[in-house]
Amino acid sequence: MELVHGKPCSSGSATPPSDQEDMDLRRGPWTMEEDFMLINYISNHGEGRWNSLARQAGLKRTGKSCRLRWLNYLRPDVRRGNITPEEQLLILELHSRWGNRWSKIAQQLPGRTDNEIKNYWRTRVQKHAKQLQCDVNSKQFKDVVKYIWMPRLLERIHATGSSHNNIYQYSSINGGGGGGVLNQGNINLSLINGKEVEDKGSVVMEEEEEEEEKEMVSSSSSCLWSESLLSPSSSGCGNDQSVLMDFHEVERWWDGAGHMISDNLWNVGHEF
DNA sequence: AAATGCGTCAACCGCGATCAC
DNA sequence: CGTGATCGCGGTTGACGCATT
Repeated sequence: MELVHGKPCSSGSATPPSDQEDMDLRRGPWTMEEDFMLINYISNHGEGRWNSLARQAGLKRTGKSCRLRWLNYLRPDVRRGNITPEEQLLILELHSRWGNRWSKIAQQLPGRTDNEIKNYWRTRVQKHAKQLQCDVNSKQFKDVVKYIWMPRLLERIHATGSSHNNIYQYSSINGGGGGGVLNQGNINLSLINGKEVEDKGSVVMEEEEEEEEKEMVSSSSSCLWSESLLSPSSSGCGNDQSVLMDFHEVERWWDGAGHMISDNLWNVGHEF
């Protein structure tokens, strides 16, 4: 499909193209030939300076379009395929902390792009929120994610015995931080992604991020899972009582909402 | 077989941040 | 310091394929 639009393409280019260039600018899906041209150029000259890159590579695309194509599709380290349960879990957790900071979340999932994660969130997670007839940002939905979906994902990850890939590792921990959801045992998912991993469940963050974290979470602890997932109480780890009370609240609501949920909706991990 | 609905995801857009001169 | 160029992010759109009617 040739999509050569006559209208101005404002994206990215602060230097207005001439009328002739403007007419020639392509939009829409990339062809194999264009992909090849872009890969070839970048392998020889490197990336960056996207507008001039687009011109010099002979591509009738905006620099912005080239950048997007490279980052989201052509880069050699782009991971493709289904989002694994480990990745789902990480996305849910990180989104609960950072909100729609897709690029920041993507940084924690090697090979995944912000676009992919954003699409995943919109198509899968928001769909389920819709089925539950609640807003994706509502406390109800967040609680369901926290106390039902994430534990189930953890269960499934634990049950399969090993990670689908070597990006994440998880381990069972005894005691320490976190009261454990439903007393089903404490599973700690630790980030690898080039960062250090600790046995006790804390993600060791880079200094800069740690500072930011201190601002975001009133607690000075960086114990990610024990604080924000396993224990709903921000006052500390291991408050079993508050875990159970919170869970039962969710459970009651859940029972009430059961009629609107299809049987297979909660086949978490297979199709979230 | 055709029409319609729906989910997915690549690509686009606007805008604020950052960089370079 | 001001200004234009470029980058990067998040929101949105639309094409495509599959399922259902």
